[in-house]
Amino acid sequence: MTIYDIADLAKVSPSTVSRALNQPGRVSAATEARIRAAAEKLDFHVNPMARALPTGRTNTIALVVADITNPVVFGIVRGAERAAAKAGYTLVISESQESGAVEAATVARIAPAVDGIVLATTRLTDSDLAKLARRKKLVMINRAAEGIRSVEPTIRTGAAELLSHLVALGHEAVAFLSGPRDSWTSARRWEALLVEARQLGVSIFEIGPNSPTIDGGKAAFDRVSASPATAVIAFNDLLAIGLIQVARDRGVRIPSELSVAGFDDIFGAEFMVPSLTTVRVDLAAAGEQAIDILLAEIGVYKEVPELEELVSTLVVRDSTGPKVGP
Amino acid sequence: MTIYDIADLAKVSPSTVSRALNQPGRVSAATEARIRAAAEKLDFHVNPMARALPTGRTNTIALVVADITNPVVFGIVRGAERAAAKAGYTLVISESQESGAVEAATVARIAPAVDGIVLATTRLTDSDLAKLARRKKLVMINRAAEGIRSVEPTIRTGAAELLSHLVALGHEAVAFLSGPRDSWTSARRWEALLVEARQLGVSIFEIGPNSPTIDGGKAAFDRVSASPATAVIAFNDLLAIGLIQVARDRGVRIPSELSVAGFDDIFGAEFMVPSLTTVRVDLAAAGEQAIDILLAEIGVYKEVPELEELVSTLVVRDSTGPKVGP
DNA sequence: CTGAAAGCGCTTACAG
DNA sequence: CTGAAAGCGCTTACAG
Repeated sequence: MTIYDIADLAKVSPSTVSRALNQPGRVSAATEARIRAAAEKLDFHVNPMARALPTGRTNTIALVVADITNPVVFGIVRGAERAAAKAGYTLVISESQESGAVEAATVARIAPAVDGIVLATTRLTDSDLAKLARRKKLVMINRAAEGIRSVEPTIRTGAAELLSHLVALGHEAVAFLSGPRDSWTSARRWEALLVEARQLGVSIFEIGPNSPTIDGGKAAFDRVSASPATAVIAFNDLLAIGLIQVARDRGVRIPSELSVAGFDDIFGAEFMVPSLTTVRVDLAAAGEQAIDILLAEIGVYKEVPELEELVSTLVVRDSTGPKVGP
Repeated sequence: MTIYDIADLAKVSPSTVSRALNQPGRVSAATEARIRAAAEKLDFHVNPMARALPTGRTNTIALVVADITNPVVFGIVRGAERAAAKAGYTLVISESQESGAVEAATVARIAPAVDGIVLATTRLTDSDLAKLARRKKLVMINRAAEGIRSVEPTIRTGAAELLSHLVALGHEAVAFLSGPRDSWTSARRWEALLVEARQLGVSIFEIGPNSPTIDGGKAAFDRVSASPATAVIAFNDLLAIGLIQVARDRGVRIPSELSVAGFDDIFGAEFMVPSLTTVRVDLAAAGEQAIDILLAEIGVYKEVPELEELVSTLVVRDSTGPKVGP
């Protein structure tokens, strides 16, 4: 079924069919009605590939995430879906897996088929990003690069609250379980914690890099227990969960012997034992903002909608407690 | 950058460029090298929309899921990604949200842009499915319909193990917390449990329908505690988790006062308190099989690869225990 | 308000 | 092995 079939049935030219279906008002009410009826009757669906060729518009945007099973991604997807749907855009989600190389390939493959891309958890290098940005509208979440728009929730607020919380509990030496070496987010969190630690006069040190997974957290246990830390802040909740799991296996009580906190407040953080103290960001809002910015860049919106600052906040649960003196 | 630019640079016709890039061997080695060099130099990327028009092939398949934050979806996505990548196909994931109406719209929008569709957790009606199957290659997971290929992990094995487990613990009255009224999966699980219960001589009854969420589980608590059940099997882990949460709030001890089990073995089931007894299916394998079948239908594979039967198995954890006499 | 025509970037018989 | 040509389904100036 093509517009030619409709044209035949409605006794008009294909151009008129195209106008009737896309530019309401550019065609007389009577013919439009006739055309719509014909389209309905033939169960016509416009071919988006064919439409994209002359217009250069696909009406689709891509959300590229490293790992769709990473709970951090949920909120982003949720918000992105909402914002895209509101604008009548189709959102396709694409997974880039771990490596930057795979991500580059994924993005290269998907780029020509979409009007713009949101990189949610990118591991691309700055130079890859710059090259990509030249070819396609781009917005990033939790990553900054020269000349590319991005959404970066403030981590300072949550980091400050978390550290104050630990200090109030009497902790004097805190370990930061960092993420992968090339994780931009991990680096930002570490920086924020460093600044706050200095202000609060608590000593802090890094243990890492670590794979940002439960297994990564498990693998870090020995280094943690060998260290002077009485409290650990993991780069993300997954790491924290892994750490807590081995701790339990090894008979280390949490939080009485070791306090553990994470970042992200992922699904499950609330139900595990002990429930996890963590820093939360409104990721759905981040996803939504990223799409809105992208749509504005594409020209769907006249101007970027007013964006509220995204702050992070502490969620205190049971995995942090008073330091017990030696 | 188009093949015309490459043709200019390499001093050949566009047709030759197309051949060189797509049909290795159909062009002399020398010209092919020249063309590839030119393509490289111009940073050429074939326009998939333009390619799709004459060929009718998009090299893309869609995976439609109801809710991407549903942990059940992860494994499916994981496996589907793997299978699609192996065939050089791009997989786009699309969320249909709750309602069948939204799903129908989503599918209609995405269908023309892909070569085939895998419906992972569909709520479409049989008639919608039949109509869609006429327009597009279709494979479903956990849903059966006349004339449409599907992947259906066997739930019988896991259901039998679970019920035997409960009977061995002394339970005599079991409640099934069902899912939404139109959930095909919930209906299948209930049927399997009914059959097994009859064989084992344990009484079982349904409490539902319920929203297949944590909140749904919470909302079901009053009906559960009013019932004669000493053990509850929830349609899915989310429901089970919600139920356990309220139970804890109300001072009902699990499993000593009430045993609770779920289905799916989602992320977090292992970490909650108490950890959740559940029935697990290899969902990644299901996702992989669905894609392989679809690719075979599309003609990418000569024949459907041999598919092993997907069975379900019981994972015993701490949320089920001996029945305590009144 | 409507139609004829050109063009979007590619592929693929058809010739040579 | 290579080129010229037609065509995929749509959109959009350009005329009338």
